[in-house]
Amino acid sequence: MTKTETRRLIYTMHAQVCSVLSNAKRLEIIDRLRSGEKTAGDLTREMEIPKPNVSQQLTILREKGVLLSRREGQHIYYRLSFPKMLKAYDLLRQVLIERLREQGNVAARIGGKTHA
Amino acid sequence: MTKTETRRLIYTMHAQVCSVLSNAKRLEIIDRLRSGEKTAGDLTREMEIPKPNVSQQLTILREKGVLLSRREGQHIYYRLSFPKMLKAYDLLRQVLIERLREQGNVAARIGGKTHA
DNA sequence: AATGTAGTTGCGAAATATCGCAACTACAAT
DNA sequence: ATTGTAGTTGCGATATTTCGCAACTACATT
Repeated sequence: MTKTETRRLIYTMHAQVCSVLSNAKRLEIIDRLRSGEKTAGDLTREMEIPKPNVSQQLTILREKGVLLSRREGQHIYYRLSFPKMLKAYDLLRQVLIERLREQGNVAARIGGKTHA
Repeated sequence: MTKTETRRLIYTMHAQVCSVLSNAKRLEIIDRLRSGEKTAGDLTREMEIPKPNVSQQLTILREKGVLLSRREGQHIYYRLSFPKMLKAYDLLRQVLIERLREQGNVAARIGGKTHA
């Protein structure tokens, strides 16, 4: 493997890590798990989207190491696992807020929760 | 607009911010601009990819507020503008590094169900 | 005006991501 | 074994992203 190929591979893997945060439903799941572990059913009810979709996103989040899961009888509980990922989440939300604020958009105020 | 719609809109915008970092070439451009401003031509030569592609990525990065540009004669110089975006970049790279470190034995985990 | 260099834009094909739906597995209780 | 609840998986249609290429604009020099 050439030096250029290696460099590209690293950036590609880096991009794959970042892409975990580039989906609205995954972001919402991460947000809802801040308060503690939840099951796929809990999230399905809260988010009001089809269960298979929740399950698909949970699978991605677990594979990427963002979530951990533990089974207890019929239920599988998911929880956050990667503090740095959450810090990145919060930083990127701050970027959004700042961008909205710059644009004079009112919606910026809704975005609390970012550990001011 | 309902409460649910607003919530979804915020997460969607948040995801759009994150998606800036989910492309290998954009990440490489960001990295190469740490050392100071550069032109599209500089980046084209360094990265060895077609000039239009570099230009397209630069446009996305500038529109998303990650880069600023300034014209000087024939040349347009690009530079980093958003410190928080760069912090998020670095955090996510650390996540990658930690993940790679954890899996010295990648092959062992592949195919193994978490809840057998 | 003509030429050259720097950079951008538009288009379309290929690759990738999203998500609904049906069918499936896993565990528990009857 | 059957039923019920929790959760996952596979498939396919749609939407989005990526990226090469040709054509274009912008500035400078001759």
